[in-house]
Amino acid sequence: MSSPALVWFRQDLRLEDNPALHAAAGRPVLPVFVFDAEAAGEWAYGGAQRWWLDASLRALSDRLTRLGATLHIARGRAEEIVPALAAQIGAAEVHAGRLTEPWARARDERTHTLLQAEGRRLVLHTSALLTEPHRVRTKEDKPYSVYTPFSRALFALGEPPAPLPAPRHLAPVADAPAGLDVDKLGLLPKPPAPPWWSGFERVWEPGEAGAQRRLARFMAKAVRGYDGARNTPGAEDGTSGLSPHLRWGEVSPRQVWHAARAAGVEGEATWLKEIIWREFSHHLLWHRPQMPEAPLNPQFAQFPFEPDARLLRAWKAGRTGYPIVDAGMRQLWHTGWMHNRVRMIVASFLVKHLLQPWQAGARVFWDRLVDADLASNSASWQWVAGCGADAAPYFRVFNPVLQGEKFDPDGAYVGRWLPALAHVNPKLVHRPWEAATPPAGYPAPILAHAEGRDRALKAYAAMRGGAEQA
DNA sequence: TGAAATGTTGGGGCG
DNA sequence: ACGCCCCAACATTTC
Repeated sequence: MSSPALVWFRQDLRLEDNPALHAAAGRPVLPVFVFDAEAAGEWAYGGAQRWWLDASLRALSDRLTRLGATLHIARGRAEEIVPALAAQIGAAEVHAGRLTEPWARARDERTHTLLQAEGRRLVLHTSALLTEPHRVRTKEDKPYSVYTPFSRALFALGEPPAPLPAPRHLAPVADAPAGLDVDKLGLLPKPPAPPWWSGFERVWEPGEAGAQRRLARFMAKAVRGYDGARNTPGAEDGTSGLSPHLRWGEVSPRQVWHAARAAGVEGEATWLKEIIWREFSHHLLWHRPQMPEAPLNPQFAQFPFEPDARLLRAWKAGRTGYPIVDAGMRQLWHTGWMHNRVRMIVASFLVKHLLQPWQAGARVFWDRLVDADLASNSASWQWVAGCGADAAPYFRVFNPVLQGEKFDPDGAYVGRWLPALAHVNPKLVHRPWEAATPPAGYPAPILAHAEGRDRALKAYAAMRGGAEQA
């Protein structure tokens, strides 16, 4: 019998197209998951992520059991636990998918060093991305900082490899050490009654089977009209709903790429562009590890934000008085997810109208999104704030009323999340303060749009003036 | 993956 | 018939 292998699951919670698992299969396998909140520091799992992880680990554990192996679950410092387990079972290799988070890269290096000291090694596979961030370079051998040439370079690499099949059987490690039960991880805090995540399970089915069902449903019908429908938050099935499944690696970008190719319809190209935005974000995080904290455009370090706990609280609670903003924040709270068009609108409102630092918004999303991913979240907030790579020009200030009227013309979206507006005349639902009798129970605008826009543009001008003098 | 201000054009009402 | 004004529709510029 060949020597056993340890497969370290981190953010690739699937059996299909899992290169780490594929490499280890054929030998006795110990699958391991370590809940390591310490290594991530302030970017440890947010609340909604913990809800998802709890359910996804149960699904993964079930699938592995059916194939013959038992998922070993542990809690603590992974860089110590993983090498210790490898030593205990006599594994020469630890296989895992490569991660792009700066803290995870540092931890992988330390883990590899510890393993090496005992003649073992950590083998990292291309698993969560179509290609490794360091494999795509400009002609001048530099990382990309603009989306379009990056996507061209990615296409120039040709079709990604076909997905790998799941192992049909896994040989367990003899005398495998027992791990914890998922319940013992205590991923979900003691619930308030009713818990804030009580609506999540009506919307989501974490785990690989749920991911496959979503993908199949999207390919069967929605991808066809994706080009137009993706911007209509009030419609069901306008988007794929795959973001949390991709974030947790319950489905791989290679799988969705090939599924879209097979569909061969109009919306396919638009949707693949979104997948490539995800790749681009990881590319940026890999090459600019400070991205979660600091603006990529250094000029924006001088931006005169005006941190204000009251304004931030109103935005978080969905009480700004702008229906499209408030509905988005309610959808986020109740489902752990927000439509992408609405994410742009609420982010623009926080950063520009309310002059709150984008980092504050990114933290809120981090805690509340089930699909929160450090690369995509940081890159997208910087994009909206105008300080990111290939970012929207700062002066592109969304008008929350016009955006609402354009993308939610009948008010279906805002009515669903804001009961107070459910029966307001669609002509006025995005500007309820103009109604003869404004709806009871809905706040007046926290500030006038024109005033907020003006102030944002002045702040931008002040930053640029200050930078020129410097 | 904007919005608002400003500029231009052309049709129609009207004296 | 003509000039004038109004203004919608579109284009351009600016933030």
